[in-house]
Formats: sequence, structure tokens, C-alpha cells
Amino acid sequence: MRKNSKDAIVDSAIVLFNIKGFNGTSIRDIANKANVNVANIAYYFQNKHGLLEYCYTTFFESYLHEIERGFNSLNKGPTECLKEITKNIIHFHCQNIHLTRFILREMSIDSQVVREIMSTYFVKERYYFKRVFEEGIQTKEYRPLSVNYMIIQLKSLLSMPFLNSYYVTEVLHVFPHEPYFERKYLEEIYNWIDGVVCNMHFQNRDALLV
Amino acid sequence: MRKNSKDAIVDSAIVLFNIKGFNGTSIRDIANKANVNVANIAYYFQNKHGLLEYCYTTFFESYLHEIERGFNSLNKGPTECLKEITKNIIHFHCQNIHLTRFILREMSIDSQVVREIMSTYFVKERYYFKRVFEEGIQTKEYRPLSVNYMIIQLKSLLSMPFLNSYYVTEVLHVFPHEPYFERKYLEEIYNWIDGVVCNMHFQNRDALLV
Amino acid sequence: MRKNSKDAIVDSAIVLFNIKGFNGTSIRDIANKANVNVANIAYYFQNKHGLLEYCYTTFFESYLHEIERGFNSLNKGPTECLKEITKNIIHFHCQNIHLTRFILREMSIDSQVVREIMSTYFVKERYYFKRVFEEGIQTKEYRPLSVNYMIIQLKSLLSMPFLNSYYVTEVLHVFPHEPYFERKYLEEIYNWIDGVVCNMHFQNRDALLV
Amino acid sequence: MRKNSKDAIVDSAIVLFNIKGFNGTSIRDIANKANVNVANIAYYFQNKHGLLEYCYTTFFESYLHEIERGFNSLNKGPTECLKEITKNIIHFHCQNIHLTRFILREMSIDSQVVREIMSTYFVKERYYFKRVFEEGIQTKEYRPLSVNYMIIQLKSLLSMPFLNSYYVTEVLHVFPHEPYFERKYLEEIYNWIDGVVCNMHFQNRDALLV
DNA sequence: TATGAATGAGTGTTCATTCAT
DNA sequence: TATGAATGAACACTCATTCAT
Repeated sequence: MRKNSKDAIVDSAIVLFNIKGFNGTSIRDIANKANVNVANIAYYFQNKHGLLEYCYTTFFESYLHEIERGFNSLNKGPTECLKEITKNIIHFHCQNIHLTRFILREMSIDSQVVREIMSTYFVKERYYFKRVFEEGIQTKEYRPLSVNYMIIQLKSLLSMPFLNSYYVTEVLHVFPHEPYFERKYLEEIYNWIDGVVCNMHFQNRDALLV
Repeated sequence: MRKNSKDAIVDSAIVLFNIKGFNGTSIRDIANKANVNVANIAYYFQNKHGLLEYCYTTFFESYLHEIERGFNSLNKGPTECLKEITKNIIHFHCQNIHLTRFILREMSIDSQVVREIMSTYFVKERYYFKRVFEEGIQTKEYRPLSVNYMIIQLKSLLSMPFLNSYYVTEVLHVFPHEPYFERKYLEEIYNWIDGVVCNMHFQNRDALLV
Repeated sequence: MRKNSKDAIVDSAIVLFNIKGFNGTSIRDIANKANVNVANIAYYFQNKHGLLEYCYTTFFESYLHEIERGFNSLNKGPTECLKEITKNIIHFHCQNIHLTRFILREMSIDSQVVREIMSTYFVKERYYFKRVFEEGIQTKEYRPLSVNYMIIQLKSLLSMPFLNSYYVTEVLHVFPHEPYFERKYLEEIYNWIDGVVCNMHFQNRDALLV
Repeated sequence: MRKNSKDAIVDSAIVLFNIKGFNGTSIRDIANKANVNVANIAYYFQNKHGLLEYCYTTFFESYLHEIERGFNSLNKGPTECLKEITKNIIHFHCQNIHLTRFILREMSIDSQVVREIMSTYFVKERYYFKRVFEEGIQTKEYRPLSVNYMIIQLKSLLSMPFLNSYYVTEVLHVFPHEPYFERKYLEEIYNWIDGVVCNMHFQNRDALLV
């Protein structure tokens, strides 16, 4: 009857995990929402954790792909490249707003899954960021900054509005799901790149010209 | 043996909620860790959610207090004030690293508790931030920025290393529980304030002097 | 690859039923071990109980055949005949050690299957034993014993080492699967026939001659 | 409301395990029969296997006690002692007919539980039997027999009518739960002791006198 | 013959909660 | 205050079985 039970399960899982958290969502909730039998979850994903892993993997494959795409423009200079990566990630997060929130939240739980599955992705992600920052520092385009602390800040800015979408929406009346947000927030991160990451000379040159 | 069962319960709850999440922790786990009877949790906190609310309240009372303390130095100018607030929050997060992570994570769940309890704190928090930013904009000390987007960025930077302490520690080898981190990371946020929030004139004045 | 799926299923079933019991074995376990699709079990045996019945039937057909073969030597005298039957059964059990254990165990469950399928075999088996014992009693070759109580004892001796093969092997270090066991244990049952079943005169005659 | 939920659970479990086997009985069946909540089984016995272990332990403690009581009469001679042990065991089995059947059957499953819990009991049981048989062989009261094979036979005779109570009742019309059975069957085992275990001299002495 | 997808009922287990003591 | 016993609902998961292909 159903064309694709597996996809239906994943879609429902993402929505529910996003709203209620992984541990707060029962596989019966998911099955009901997807209009499939509970046993199908075990059939396709072995068990509930298998479904979680599938979500993680799906997310990070695409996420890393976006970073890699941006990274390829490193020849245009580190600033340009960093902005390209940033643009891709923000766009990806806006397109997958439910999945992103859920993954970002669940990442902070001390689970085996996080350690085993995600660490490889994290290492790759760090590699790309590090390469860009180091290039910028070497060419004096960037200030002589601590790479790791820059990564912390960049990732902070990239994730917070998606993770705390309730707060952002209800308290600040900023709506991450609207197209305006994507443009506007990207500009803000560009400001951070120009104002914090980039060296004064470069920064001023652009700024003073305007 | 225990002087205070109630405190023992709260302490254990914070540790376990932090590690396994609210839904991933059973009240029996908490009672065992606290070496008290399960029924005592109901006795002191009505039920599991009561314990959660207690944690939220405890956290936000102190958190807001830190903001208020910093806010009182607004007469020294908005930049100084913002840095004071930032310093207080970072210090508070470093001192309550388990509780902070757990609250920051659980905040992103769409639960009644979040909506009912936290919204008043959020509104207050926003009020203080807004006042500071608006003061800065009016006195031209800050660039003419969007207050809400600045709050997003500030809160991003203030919370990320505590929420994703696993990532920060294991992948970036940055240790939020060490005293060095507090000083260093505060400096980074000061850079953000100077480079992104503050107006070029002020920023350059300081920068060029050096 | 497999020549005969049906046989593969039966073989795997016997091994697994033997180890984990009927209720402890899933048809998926069986299908996996047999390297066939689960649905094939339904195809060949209707359902799980059909597979069980098939095992029962297979076992008892052969088992009864062994008894009948021995029974045909009744003209050589009841003692000789009883020993012949005993020899055949012990040999059959040794040859089908997994199936025997599983059937003997499952027989003791109060199930419909046992009642419906096995009762006819049991009645036939009892008929042969009874005929032999009655012949022995009539010709005074046997002591005037209670046939039913003799059947209990004979069946006890015939089944125990196979049913409790773990105990016999691990605790007593007697190995039912080795050829020595078959010869030795048969001798023991012959002793029981001579010492308990047979009349003193006959028994002593043999014994005193030696 | 219930005076003793734990005992009610054990009683119901024994009956149901006896009828349907361990794997064929659900803890819900047990709880319903015992008129208690399912969760109490976990409360008292940790889980279903804990309940099984409890049954095993209960059975074997008493069983071994009966053997020990009989063993204490070794000074009256090995034959007398063996008969005493036999009498105690048969009586114990008749008194605990459900538990006995279930234990004897489940013993034949290849489970961890059997190996871990029962092996110590088996070793003790073997020790007593061995002592008695060796005493009998040394004093020439017994024939020079293989102790282990004698244990197999003795245990066969002691357990079969209880394990296969359905067969014994329905096919042979022998009723193990009636008092007559206990006396009659004991006599049969005495015959085995006299006719198979004991030496001809001693055996004849008694037999010829009659 | 043989298979992968799918199902509904049932499994053992865990949960937060209640209550008499 | 503090506890052990007990509960009902929910949990993740497994089961034998069915069916279109």
C-alpha cells in the first residue's frame, strides 16, 4: 500500500525527534505518524538506535558535502572560501531545519553513538576549517588567531539559531524558516569574519571604501 | 548519613540529566546515586517534572542575577557593561558546567515546561541585553545593528562550548573546565564585541593605539 | 546452492530445538541457520507447529520401526527379544542424539501436539512392550511383575542419558556420542533385564555358570 | 491486599512452567494466575530468569537435603543407605510433583543458568552417590560395577515417572500423584538395587529365604 | 520455488507514581 | 521524613505469519 515505508519512517522520526527529543519519542509514535507498523522500524533499522544512526549519517554526509563544496574555492582566498562554506552550511541548515535542530541537540548527550559515529565526521570538519584558517593566517589575511577558538565561535554562530529555534522565534521574533533570515543572518556572520577573523588592513580597506 | 536528602537528589539529578538527558534518566537512577529512597523525590518535588522545574528555576535565578550585576555598570558605558555581563555569565557557566549543559540542551525541546517556566526568564534576559545594545547604538558607540540578531550571536558565543563540551574537549582539545579557558574565551568574546558590535571609530581608536 | 531447502530446514530445526527448546527457537533462527528464506518454512510445513509435527513423526516412525524389528525376534524367547529391542533403540538414539534429546524433552510439555500426534505412537510402543513382558511372565522366564511398572523402568533407562546429555557428559564424564558408550550402556540394561526382569532360576542359571 | 506476593508468584510460576515450559510461559500469565502486577516479578526476582533461578535453587536445596539425610545412615550399610536415599528422593518428588517435572525438563536445555547454578548441586549429589557406591563395592556388598553408570541408572529410575507424568498417566494408567504409586515404585527401585547393584551372595541370601 | 516487505499480537522489561507504614 | 511494596501504563523489541511478486 505504502510506496516507501522506510522514508516515511525517517521523515516522521526527524519531526518527532526534533520536537520531543530522541528519548522522549517512542517508536510507536513514529510508526503511527508514518502510518506503518512498528515492526518495520526494526525491520529496516534493526532497532531504535539504528534509526538514530541513520539520521546522524544522513545529516553528516550532506553536511560535510556542503563544507567540501565551499572548501574547493580556497583558491579564491581564505576569506572568500570561509564565506562560501558559511553560506553553504547556513543554507543547508535552513533547508533541513528539523533534522539540524535534533542532531545538534542530541550531539550533546554522552552516548556511545555520538562518540563512535560522529567523531569521524567531526575530525573531517575540523580538518577543512583548520586548513582555511591556517591559510588565512599564513597569508596575513587573517589575524594571528587560535584556530580552535575560532572554530568554536564559527560553529556557535552556525548552529545556535537552529538549535534554539523556539527561543529565537518566540522571544526574539526572528524566524529561521523564512528566506529573509538566511540572507540577513549570513551577513551577520560575514561581519564576524570581517570584524574578528580578518586582519585590520584588509578589513579597513573594504570598510573605508564604503 | 546524608545531611540533606533534597540537595543530594538535586546534585545527582544534575549530573545524570547532564550525561543522559532528562528523558534518559530515571528517578530510580537519581535516587540510587543520591542514596535515598525513590519516594523521596515525589516527597520533595511532587514528581519528576517538579525536579526538572526546580533545576530550571535554580539555574535561571542565578543566571539572571549575574546579568543584573553586570547590567548595573551601564553607567560606565555600554561596551564596558556588555563585557561585564559577558564576564559574569562565562564565569557562572564555568562554575556550573553540568547544570549549564543540561539546561541549554533541554531548553531546545518543545515542552510545556520550557514554555511556561523559561519564557519569563527569557523576556527578562532580553530586556537587559536590549537596553545595553540600544544604549550603545544611541551613543554611536555601537554600530547601527539589529538588536535581536546581536542577541542571537552573543547567546551563541556564550553557550556553545558548554553545550557541546564533548566536542570541544575531544575534537578541539579545548577544556572548558580549566581556568585558562575562562580567560581565553572571554578575550575572544571581547574581540567579537570590539570587532563586530562596536563602531569603527571606537574600535580603531583602541586598535590603532596599540 | 542448497540442493534441498526442506532438509536444510529440518536439520537446522533439530539442532536448534535441541539446544534452545522449541519455544526458545524462532523460525528466523532456523531459516538463518538453514540459509533459506523464512517464508519457506511456512511453504513447506504450513507453520512452526507443522515443522514440529514433522520432527515428531520422523522420529517416531523410525523409533517404532526399530521396536518392530526387535519384536520380530519374539520367537527366540522374550529375554532375547527384549534385549534385541533394547539394542535397536539404544543404537537409534545414539545415531540421532540431537533429535532424541529434543523429542524426549518436548514430550513432557502438556501440549495439544503431544496429545494428538504422539498418543498413537505411545499406544503402539506400549503394545509391543506389553506383548514381550506378558510372554515372559507366561513362560515363567520373567518374574511375575507389573508390566506397566516395567515399561516405566525400561523407558527410564533408555532415555535418560540422551535427555540429560549435558549432565552425563559434564558431571559424570560419560560420553553418549562415543561408540564405547553404546556397548557399555547396553550391557548395563542387559544386567537390569537379567537381574530385575528375569526369574531367579534363569538368572541364576546364567550367573552361576559363569 | 495480598499477604505475600512473592510466594504467590513462585507458586503460579511452578504450575505454569510445569505445564507449558519456561519459554512457553509469559510473565503476564504468571502474574495473572498469582493475581499480582507484572512489575512485581521484576521487583522480587529482577527478571524472568531470576524467577527461574529462584525455582532451581529452592528445588535443589531441598533435594540435596533429602540426599544428605539418607546419606547419614551409611553406617547401617550401603544397601540400607541407598534405599534410604531413594526413599527420601521419591517421597520428595511425589510431594513436589509440579516443580520436579519442570526442573527435570528445563535441566536438559543448554542454558547458562543450568551450567552456572546447577553444576555445584550436581557435583554434591554425585559425591554422595559415589561414596555410597564405593562403600558397597569395597565391602563386596555391591557387585564391582562402574559407579558413573550406576548413577545414570539410578537417576533415570528416580526421575522418569515425574518428568513424563503425562505419558505415565495417560498411556500406562499409573498415577504418580497417588500414595500407592510411591510405595509400589519404591519397591521397584529396591528390586533394581537388590537385583542389579547388590552382589549375588547378598541378593540370594535375602531372595532364597523368601 | 523462493523472496522481501509488512503486519498484529505478544514478549520481557522499565517507568513514574502511589500508599500504608 | 523516610521506606518497601505494589501498580498500571508504557517501553523497545520479537514473534509467527501473510502476501504480492
